[in-house]
Amino acid sequence: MPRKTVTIRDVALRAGVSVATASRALNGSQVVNAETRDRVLVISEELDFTPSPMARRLSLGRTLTIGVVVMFVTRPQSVERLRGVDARLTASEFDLVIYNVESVQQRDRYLGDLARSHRTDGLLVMSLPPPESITVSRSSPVPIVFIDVHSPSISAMPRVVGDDVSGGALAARHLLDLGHRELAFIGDAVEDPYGFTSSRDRHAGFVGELARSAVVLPPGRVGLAAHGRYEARELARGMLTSDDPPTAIFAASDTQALGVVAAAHETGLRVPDDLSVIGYDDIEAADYVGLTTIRQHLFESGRLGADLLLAEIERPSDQAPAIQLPPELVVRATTASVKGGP
Amino acid sequence: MPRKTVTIRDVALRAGVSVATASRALNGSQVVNAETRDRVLVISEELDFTPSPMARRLSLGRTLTIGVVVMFVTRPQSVERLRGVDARLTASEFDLVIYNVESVQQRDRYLGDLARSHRTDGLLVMSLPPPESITVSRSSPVPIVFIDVHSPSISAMPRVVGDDVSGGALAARHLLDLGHRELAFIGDAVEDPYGFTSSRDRHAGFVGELARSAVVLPPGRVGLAAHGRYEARELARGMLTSDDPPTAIFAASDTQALGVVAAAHETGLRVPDDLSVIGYDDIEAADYVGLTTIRQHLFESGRLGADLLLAEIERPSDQAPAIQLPPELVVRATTASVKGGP
DNA sequence: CTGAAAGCGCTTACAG
DNA sequence: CTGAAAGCGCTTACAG
Repeated sequence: MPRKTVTIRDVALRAGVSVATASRALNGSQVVNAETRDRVLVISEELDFTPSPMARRLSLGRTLTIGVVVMFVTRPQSVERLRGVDARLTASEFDLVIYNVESVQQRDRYLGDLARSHRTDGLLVMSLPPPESITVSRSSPVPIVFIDVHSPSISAMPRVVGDDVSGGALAARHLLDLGHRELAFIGDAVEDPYGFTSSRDRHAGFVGELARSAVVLPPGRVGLAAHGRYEARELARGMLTSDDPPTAIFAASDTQALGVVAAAHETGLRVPDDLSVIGYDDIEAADYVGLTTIRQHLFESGRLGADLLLAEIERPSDQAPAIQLPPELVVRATTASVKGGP
Repeated sequence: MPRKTVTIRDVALRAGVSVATASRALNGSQVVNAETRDRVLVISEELDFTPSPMARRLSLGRTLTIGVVVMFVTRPQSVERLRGVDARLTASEFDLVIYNVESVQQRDRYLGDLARSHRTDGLLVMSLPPPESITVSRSSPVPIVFIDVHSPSISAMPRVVGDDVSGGALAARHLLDLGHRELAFIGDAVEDPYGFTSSRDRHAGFVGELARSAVVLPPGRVGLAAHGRYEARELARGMLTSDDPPTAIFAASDTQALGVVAAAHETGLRVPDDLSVIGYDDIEAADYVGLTTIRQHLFESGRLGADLLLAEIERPSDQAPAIQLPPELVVRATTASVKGGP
C-alpha cells in the first residue's frame, strides 16, 4: 500500500524546524547552521523523503526538462546523437523528454507548439529542418538548438552541424587518390517531404573536388531516388549494366551504399576489385560489412548540442554559436585502387 | 522579448469569468454553459494561452510522465521497442522521459531511486533485469512494467516478453528441416554483468528441439563468449577449421550471426552453400545482409508494454498481466538444404 | 541563522 | 451553471 507520501512538511516537523529552513538545508544553502542542516538531512534520510519535482519546478518557474525533437526511424544515427545528449544531461538536473516524429505533420506540430508551450526549458531539434510555415527565432519563449540542420532559415540559431560539403570532397579525394576517374554518385531525390539537405551537399562537395582534378560526372552517372537501400540498388544496377559503367560509386549514405554493394554482387562484380564503393555516416552496419565511409561525429554532436542548449538556458548568448564538426574518412574493405592503376 | 507569460487568470479576467470556470471550460467539463465555454475558448486562443504543465501536474497530483529505463547501446533493438512505446503514448497526455543506462551502477541507481521518487507516474523497464539487491514489487509507489525481462525476481510483475525458448526451437526446426544434423550454437558467455537471459534460453530451446529428433550438440559445438561480432567470429573460425566442422550454426543474436558469416568468408566457405547461418532478433542489418533469423515483435512489445503501464496507472490489476509475444522464423539467404540432402 | 508568509498556476470540493 | 477558497508541495524575499 502506498503510504501517504512524505513531504518537506513532515521532515520539518520532525526536525523541529520550519519548512523554510528544511528547504534551505535540503538544497545546501550556505546560510543554514551546520547542525540544523545535518539534523534535517538525517531526518530526511530516515523518512525516505524525495521532494516532489513538480512542486519544485512550479515554484522555481523552471520545468527542468529538455525536449528532443527527433525522428527515430528514418535516420538511424539519431540514437547515437541521443546518447551524446543524454551523456551531457545525466550529470545535470534536467530530464530528457522525447518527441519522436513519425510524419511531417507531427514535426510541424511539435515545432510549432513546443516552442511556446512551457513544457520544457529548451528544445533540441535533430536533423529536422523547420518548414517554411514556421519561423523559428531566438526570441522564441524557449531556447532552441539545432543539431544537423542546415536550412538557411535557422542561420541565426545556435546549432551544431557536420560539414557535408567537405565530407563529399573527402570521398572524392579518396577515390581520386586510388586512381579512379570513372565515378558515379547515388543519392536522395531532390524533393523529399522533410527537406533534408545532406545528400545535396554531399553531392556538391563531391563534384566540387572532382572538378579540381578536371574529372566530371556525366548526367548518367548521377542517380537520385527516394532514400533507401532498394532504390539505391536499382539505380546502381542500371549504371553497372550500362555500356560505360563506373569503377567507383559514392553513395550519399551508408544505407544506399549497402544497396550499391548488393547490386554489384548481383551483377557479378567483386567489391572492391571490380568496383569501389564508399558511403557516408558510418552507421553500425557499415562496420559489420566492412564499408568504407565518411564518419560523422554523432555522439559528439549530441553532447555539444546539449551543452549549447544548457548554456542558452542559463544565459542567452548575444551571438548564436554555431559549431561545426569535421567529417572523417574511414577506409575499410570496399574501396581499392582502380584496376591497372595507379 | 519573452512577454510576461499568460496564465489562466488572464484568460478568466478577459472572459469575465472566474478562474474556476475558465479551468472547467478549458478542460471540457460538461457542467459549463456552452456560451461561456466558447467565450473562454476564443479568448484563450486569442491570448495564445498554454496552460502550465507543472501547475497542472502539481494540482492533479500526477506527473503525467512515463519513464523508460533503457540501454541504447548494447541492444540496438531497444529503439524499435521505444517507437512502440512512443506510438502508444503520443495519443495520451503523458510525456516520455528517457533514463538511458550505460553501466550496471546506473541501472541500479535508476531502478532503486525512480521507483520511489515521484518523478514519474510509471516506469517501463526494457531488457534490464533488476539486480538481486533490489526488490521490485507491485506495492512500489509507482507501477512498473517490464519489457523483455525474464528474471524470476519479476515473475509477479506485469510484463511483456518474447519466448526465447520457442525461438530457439524454431531455429532448430528450420535447420533440421533443411537436413542439417551437424549443428553448432554460438552465444553469450554465461556470466554477464547485466544478467541477460536471452542467449541461455535460446540455447535451451535449440537443444530441446534437437533432442526431439535425437540430434545432440557435442561440447565442441557450443561456443560462448562476450556478446559481440568479433568474439563470435573467433568462435566460429575455431569450429569451422576443426576436424569436424558443423554444416549449420545458430547464433543467439544477429550481431553474432554476422560474425559467423564473416568467419565463413574468411575460411573460404560459401554461405549458404557450405554453411547455413541463422541469427536472432531481426535487426536492421539482418535485412541488409539477407540473414535468416528469428524475429521478435519489437515495436509491438513496446506498444503493449505502454498499454499495460497506462492501465496499471489507471487502476492496478489484481493479477499481474503477462503478455507473451511468439517469435517468428524469417527465411532469407543464409540458410539452405545441407549438401547432398535432405 | 530562522520563521511566517506569499507565491508559483493550476484544479476541485463546497456552497450557492 | 458559477464563484470563493483551499490545496497541491515546494522556494524565497522579507523581517527579525
